Order: sequence, then C-alpha cells, then structure tokens
Amino acid sequence: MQRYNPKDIEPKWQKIWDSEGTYTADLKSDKPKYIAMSMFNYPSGAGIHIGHAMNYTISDVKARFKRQQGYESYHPVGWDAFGLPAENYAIKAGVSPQESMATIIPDYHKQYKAMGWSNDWEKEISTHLPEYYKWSQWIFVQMHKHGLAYQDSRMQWFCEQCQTVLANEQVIDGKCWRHDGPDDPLVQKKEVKQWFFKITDYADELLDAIDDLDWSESVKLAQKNWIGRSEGAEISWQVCDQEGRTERASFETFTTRKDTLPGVMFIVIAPESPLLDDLTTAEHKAEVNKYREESALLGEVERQENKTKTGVFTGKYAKNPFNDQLVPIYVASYVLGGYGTGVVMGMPGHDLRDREFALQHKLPVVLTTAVAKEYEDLNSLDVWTGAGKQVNSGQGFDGLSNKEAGDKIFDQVHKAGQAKPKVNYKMRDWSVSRQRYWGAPIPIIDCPKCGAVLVPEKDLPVILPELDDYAPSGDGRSALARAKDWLTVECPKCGGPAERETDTLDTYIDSSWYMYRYFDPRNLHEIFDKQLVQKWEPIDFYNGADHATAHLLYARFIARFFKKLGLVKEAEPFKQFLFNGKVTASDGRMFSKSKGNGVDPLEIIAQGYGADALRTYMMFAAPLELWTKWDPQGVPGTHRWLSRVWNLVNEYIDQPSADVPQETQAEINRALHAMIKKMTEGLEHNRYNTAIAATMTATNDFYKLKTKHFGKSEVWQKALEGLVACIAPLAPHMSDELWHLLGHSASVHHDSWPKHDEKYLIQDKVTIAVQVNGKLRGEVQVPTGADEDTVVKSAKANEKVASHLKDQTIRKTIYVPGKLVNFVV
RNA sequence: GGGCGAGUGGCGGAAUUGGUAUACGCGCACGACUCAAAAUCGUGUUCCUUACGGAUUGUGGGUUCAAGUCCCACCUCGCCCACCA
Repeated sequence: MQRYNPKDIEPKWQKIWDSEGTYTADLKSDKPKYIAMSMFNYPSGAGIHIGHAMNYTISDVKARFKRQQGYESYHPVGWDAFGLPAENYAIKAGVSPQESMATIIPDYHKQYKAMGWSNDWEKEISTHLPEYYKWSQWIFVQMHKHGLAYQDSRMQWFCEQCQTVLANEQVIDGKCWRHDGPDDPLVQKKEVKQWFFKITDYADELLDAIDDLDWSESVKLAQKNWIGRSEGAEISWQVCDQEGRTERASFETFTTRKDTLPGVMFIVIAPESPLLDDLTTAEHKAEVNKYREESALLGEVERQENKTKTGVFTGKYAKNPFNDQLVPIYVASYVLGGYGTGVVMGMPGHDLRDREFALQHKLPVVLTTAVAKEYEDLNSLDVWTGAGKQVNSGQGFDGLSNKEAGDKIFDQVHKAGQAKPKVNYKMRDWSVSRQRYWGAPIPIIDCPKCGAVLVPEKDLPVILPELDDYAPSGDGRSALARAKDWLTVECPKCGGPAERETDTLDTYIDSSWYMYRYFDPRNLHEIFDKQLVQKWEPIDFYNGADHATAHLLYARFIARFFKKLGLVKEAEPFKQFLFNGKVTASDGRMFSKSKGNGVDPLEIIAQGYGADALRTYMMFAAPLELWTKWDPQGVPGTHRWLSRVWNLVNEYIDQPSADVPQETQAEINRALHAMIKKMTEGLEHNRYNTAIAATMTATNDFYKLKTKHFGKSEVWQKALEGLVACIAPLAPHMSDELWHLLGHSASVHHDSWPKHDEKYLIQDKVTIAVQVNGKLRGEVQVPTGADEDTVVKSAKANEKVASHLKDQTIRKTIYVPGKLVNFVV
C-alpha cells in the first residue's frame, strides 16, 4: 500500500483540473447558480502569505461545497493591480508598473494553483488593463452626468520633501512615510482641488438597508458608525457687538441636545470655517489670524495627543434665540470644520469638551439638567450627559424631563423662525482624485475656456501612458504632468487647446464594481451584459479580513448607482459577507517580513505536508470569525488525519468482499449519516471547524468498526465514498485521488455531495442522565421513546441513584424526554 | 473617552441556545510493532485525593428543579472608531 504523499498527488490533480477545465463555470448553465469569492488580491510581488491562504480557502471551500451539491458554482479570480505600493516599487526598481505586473501576476497563478483553489482562470480580470479601467472611467463619466461627481478644493496632507500630496494612510505619526526620520518635518495640510462622488446622497439608503444584511455584525455596526447619522436641530444665531447691537452676519449651529439651549455660555467656530472672518472684530483680527494659521499647521496627531482646548476670542457676540442672552464667540481647533455647520454652541454644563474649554477660558457654567450629587461641582471635569429634570431654564420648562423641555424649547425657537429639524452625517463625500501615476486617468479635459470637460465616451479608455519616470511631478501633480504629448489635447467642446486631468482615480473605484465584471470580463462594448449579471447577482458569499467600511461601503454605493442606471436589479451586491479573522504569530503579533516571523504557505506545502493539510488546518483551527495564533504543530496534525483517511480507503481497496452483519451495518451508517448531517450544516452556516471535527469523529468510528467487519461491501463502499466526498472541499487533491480509487471515473468535485437520512440516526436505546438535586448521580439506558414512568422507574432502580435517594422524600421529579431525570429531595 | 466582542484543561477550541461541561485536534504519558528509531496502531489524559469522594467555565452575588448559557456588579484581554457637538 502506498503512503499518503501529497507531493505526488497534488501536482498531478492540479494538472488534470487545469486541462479538463474542472472549475470553469458555465455562466449560461440551467443549474442553480452560486458564486463564492473573497476580496481580490493586491499583487505586491511578495507572493501569497498566510492571510491570503486563509481568506481564499474560506471561499474556495464554500464554492467547492456548492459545486458538489450540484450548483453551477463560480469561484472567480482577479487582481487589484493599481495603487501606491506597485508604483513605489516601480520607482525604486526602475521598471514600469506595467512590466512588473506582467511578471508578478503569472507568479501568483502558480501559487494559487498550488493552494488547490478552484478558480475559473478563463474569466480572470485585472484592474490595470485598459479593457478593465475603461469601465472604471466610464463610471466616473456616468457619475458626472448624473450630478454625482463634482470638483472642490479641500485640505490635504502635503509633504514638503516629496513635493506631493499624501493619502491619510501615508501619514505615519504625523510624518511622511518616506520621510519619517527624527529630523524630518511634520506633514502639513494644503488646499488641493479634487473630484468627489456624492456618496452622501445615498447615506440614508445605505444606512437603512444595513439591518437586513446577512453580514458579520461587527461590519454592519462599523458601517452604521461610519455613516454616523444623527438627528437634531439647526439653530440660527444673530451676530452682535458687545453692546448687543445686531450686525448683518448670522450663522447656524447643529445640536442633538435642544434642551441645553438655555445653558449655552459661548459659541465656538472652527478655525478653517469660511465664516470666521465675518465673526471677527477688527481689533481681534490679528490674534484670530495667528491662531488660524497655527492650527492649520498642526498635525492631526498633535491635535489628537494634545487635546488641550486652545482657542481665542473673536471679539463678537451672538444672541441666544431662546432667551436673548449675549454669548461670546470663540475660535477653537477642537471644533471640526467638516462636520455640521462648523460652528458649535458651547454648553459646558453637559458636554465634556465644552466644559474643558470653559474651565480653561474662565467661562461660566450652568446646568440645565438636574444631576446626581457627585456632578454638582462645576469646576470638576465630570459631566452629566444623561437624562434628568430640566432646571435653570425658566418658567414652563423647569421641572419637565429634559427631553420634554428640549422639544418645548425647540418649538418656541422654531416658531420664531430660528430653528429647524436637521439630520447630520459623519460620512463625507468620497474623494476619488489621487495625485499619483499608477491608476486610471480621470477622464476629464481642462479647457481654459470651457473648464472641466468630460472625455466623450467614444474616446474611452484614456490610456495611461508609459513613462521614463514615475515619481510625482513635484508640483503636487502626478508624474503624468510630465507626459507632454499625452497631456496636450483639443477640448472636446470648443476644439481649442486644452490639457488632460493629471489625477488618477482612487483604486477603491476599481474594487467597487469588479464583482460584476467577473460575469463578463472581456466585453469591449459595454461594462457588462446586463442579463448575465442579473442572472448571477448578488454575490452569494463574500469574505475578507479588512475593509469593513471603505470598500464595502463604496461597493454598496456603486451597486445602488448601477441599479438606478438599470444595470443591476439588486441594490445590495453581497448577499452574505463574512468578516473573517486573521492569523497572527504565536506571540499574538502580526506576521511580517520585517519581523522575520512569517509563515510561508508555499514552504509548508513544499515541506511535504501538502496544500490539503494546510487548508484543512486553517479551516479547523478556530471559528472563521476568530483571530487565531499560528500553531506550528497544527498542519502536521491535520496531515496525520488525512493520512488516516488515505490508509483507510487504500486498505479497503485491497480487501476481499465481506458480509457485514446488520448490526455493524447500522453502526457504520449511523457514523456516516451523523457526519454528513454535521458537515452539510457546518459548511452551509460557516461553522467549518465543528464540521471538520465531525469528519474526524467519523474517521475514528470507521477505524473502530473496521476491526469488526471490513471488506468490499455496499455499506463500506457508501461509507467511504461519503467520507471522501465530505472531505473534498477541504482536501480536494487527496479526495479526487481516493474517489477514483473507489471506482469513479468522474471528478469528486461535481455533484457528489451525499444526503443524510434521519432514519439511520435513530437508535433503539438512549442514555438518560439521572440527577439528584441537580447533581449527576448515574446514567440509565432505556428504549427510545419509553414513557416517563418507565424511565423514572429504571432511574430509581439505578444503584448509585438509589443510595442518594435512600431515606429521602422525593418532592419533585423533572423529566426531560430523551435527556435526563432530576429528583428533587 | 465611546462602541463592540471575548474570558472554559498544559494549548487551539466544543457544548442542538437553560438540560450529562471539556466534542475534535495539538501536546503529554503508557502499551503494541521494531535489534533500535521514525512512521503507524491502541489506551489514557480538567483539577485535588492512595481511595471513598469533592471541586470546577475570569471574580462576587441573584433567578431556577437545573446556569458556561439568563439578570446585576466588578476584574482582565482583544478589536474598531476616536474632539462628529
């Protein structure tokens, strides 16, 4: 008998699957459809790591399970090829990113195949190819045409040394990621003109649909918080001088605590607010301007670490629309310009930040909600933000609950035309401009006469030209600013001389619609065939360990936009999403090349354990949502189990035929069907670890049963086929080998999933636990379906139970059918 | 600071949602095979106790015939967001 040797059988089957197109999905098939996929890969050149191995195996197992169940199952593959790391790699290595992708991606092909993933390679996509990014640009054009794309100037991080704009994630501890030495300066904010997608138009829709999603709860919550809807009121304030004479200027503030309006002691405006000048007197101008400049230079990190509530007085006042009280207006950096109106009413009685500010600037504090004793010291930093009785607000308000008082206060101010209901969101519009080379050029032509003009659809794609130097141009624009030939064009509107936009599209655009392109990857005439996509959408199963907000929110946004365009029918692109855990080193830290604590999946395969054992271990170690620590003993352990299965089947093949008595047959069938049941339910509900445990239990059972009667027989044949089929999603290579050994000529990977039958699980006897006062005192065997009297009688007859019941009066007997009896004495 | 989640053997983790706690795997120990080792097969393995027996799901309390599971308070750890008015 041959020993289990993955090194032989794995490459053998990979070749066969490849040449037979085992995993090619027929998108026009009449079978029920299923698509399982993981977030596609960013090809960095480092090859796959254990995190990839984890992610892609999860969806691969799912796709295989469904394929075996008879679905037309599609497990697509693609590459999120645009982006900064590839560009920086190209700058360093002196090759074009196009060239480096051309060598990196084929390398990944080998690695994916070595993992035994059932990808459909015919339909592979990559976002950096013109055939793909043409449609990313097309989306921009459609957004623009529907009024959902606009241009605006916003503050952005800027590195003086690189002379370029930085993305948030390129700012590390307040410094540029490439200039983070002790002598390097902090990054600064600079105003940059950029394109935005109006995702905020969809804020409510995106929020409301979250509850119904079959997604990991943590992601649903993260999205809710990210959208950050909050309901409140917008209050109008009249600006006054110090004598209370009204001036022309006015402004609004947003609040969720209408009841605190009587307790407003001051107004605070964000330094970046355009209103600031109007709210500043001539004599305070110099001081305010100085403060504004200082806070603009302040790094975000400094602002976070140093939460001191700095600020200066602007010299002006505002009149409280509720009680006409005059309150001073301050400028302070703790107020965010981008949220609400950028102006805040300071209610130091019930807001911690306002309280800190008031104490620091010696401003009075008044409570409007009666609070518990320990909060009465107005000089402490404790703040009561909870509910209570209204106080200090005048007749008709005091004594009400603060909620009721708030509504009444709002009504009064509302009638005076000084307040209205308002909903605010934390979510901002999606900035889609990147001042970088390696992305899809934004299809815009800047004409000195006509302004920003869309590239006509017939001229798409705007091809990204190859350059000699990919480093940013130095003036805040991408390397494309140096591509003079490419840059200069005629304006599509007036025909005059114009220049192309040098920004490229955020790569999140590429990844927000790729799932649809999987169904029609080579279409040159339209983004995809609507009918095909509508047959296959939504994605049945999607998983990943990152991007809880950005990517998944953008994809939902684009899906809604596509629905509006009539391209898709479903507003939600992903029916089910599993936010799986990551694998860390045994010390709990992240694996990383620089720490030298990496685990290389390909190395594990090469050591002789094989992809099947690696895959099985990763799926078995813990529930999929949990973060797991890498256990170096784990893969050898699953390899041992696979060997046991291998040996069992091979031993069977060599046996002569045998008569298996009914009783043993029943035991074999019970073990088999219990396994099928648990495995089917486990894979269906993403509880892989316990499902795998059930197949191990069945293996152990079969080992015990084979010592009784073993040999060629229908019952053993079916049992081993069932075992092999159930293992196939996890260990596809070994399973196909064993499946063929068991006499099949077709692959195990199609239409082979066994069905369990409850009738085999019924036993003629059941074990009943017997408790006395809730403590386990014995067990009795009774016939299945025995009535209560019979069970209680035999429970009392049990020796140990009887000794505990001796000289006791049974006050109560609890009987749980088929489970236990509890005597209360 | 806010939100979410989790604390079960030496370790990763099970427990049909209130009904026999510790499935399955790792590790460890012992045995078989072997001149020997590896591999394989088998047995055992929560803790205390020679035993009888007792204790046990982070800690303390509660509800219940019965609590890992439900309720209250506390402790510890992890993750995400973080001056969002």
